[in-house]
Amino acid sequence: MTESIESYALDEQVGYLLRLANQRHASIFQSHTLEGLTPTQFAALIRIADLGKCSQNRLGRLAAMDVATIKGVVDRLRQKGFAVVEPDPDDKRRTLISLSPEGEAMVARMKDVGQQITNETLKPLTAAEQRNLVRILRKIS
Amino acid sequence: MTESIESYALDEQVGYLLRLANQRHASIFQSHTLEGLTPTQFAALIRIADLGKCSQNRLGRLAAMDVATIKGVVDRLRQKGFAVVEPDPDDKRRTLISLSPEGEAMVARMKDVGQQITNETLKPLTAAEQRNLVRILRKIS
DNA sequence: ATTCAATTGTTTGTACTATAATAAACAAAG
DNA sequence: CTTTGTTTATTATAGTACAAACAATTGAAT
Repeated sequence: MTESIESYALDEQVGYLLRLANQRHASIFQSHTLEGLTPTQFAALIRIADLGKCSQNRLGRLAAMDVATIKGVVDRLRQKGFAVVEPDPDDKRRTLISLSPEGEAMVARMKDVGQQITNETLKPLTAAEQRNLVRILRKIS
Repeated sequence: MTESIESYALDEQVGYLLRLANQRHASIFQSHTLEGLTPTQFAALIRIADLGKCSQNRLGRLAAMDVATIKGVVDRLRQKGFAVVEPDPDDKRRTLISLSPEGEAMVARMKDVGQQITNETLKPLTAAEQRNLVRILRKIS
């Protein structure tokens, strides 16, 4: 035993496993999603629906995306016709984001799909494990 | 009750929580890592150390990265001087990847750091929850 | 042995997410 | 009013990933 750690079991490290779990979820998401919406775009869309019109930065904070990421996400949502952008008349720094009618419709359709995606992702687990996973993930997020 | 789903709790969806958990882990990783190694690069490095010399594709499969990703990762490991690349004399399609002496040294140093990173990521959890999380993640990965 | 189809390995183009650095607008003292 | 600090948004750059294209190998049927 000369080394401080003989073996490092990559397959049991939480970081590695989180990456794998994310990969699997992303793949399931992609197979169900509408119009190529990504998990991140979907999250942003849901937040805009909940918040109503709000600034880009505020949206990013509440959707857990940094300023550069939320900008790209909003750009793509705008390109797809789901989000509308306008300058804030009261604050020239701000860009106000809101949903277009197509965006509203998309949110309504995607909520069902989102539930399916969650169910399929959790399918290998028992009901107790599903609740446990969500509870534990909330503790480390 | 006119809509099929009144509210969709984004903050309880496993996909969203997995993204947050990953963000937190990545941030912890970055604050401890040596020479800017990313979690993905570290995973690849560990796999090369375990496997010894092997083809790029095989490495990618065993590190859970698709062909394009593993190529980029290997390129960066090579740039940093941790990995060595050579053509396979027996199969002209293949590129053989192995660790440089610097790569070996890095793996040895990073195994300790990796353990610290895992510990810090799991810190908000009880010991039972930590075991549970790893067990459940392995089931959905 | 030879040919041709299927498989395997790698690379390139494109898209998405993220960090760091910068610039512009605002707010709150002094 | 001006200085100082904060908030907002953008740009440059890096990393990860999917899809398509291309190259080399294998194997099965002549």
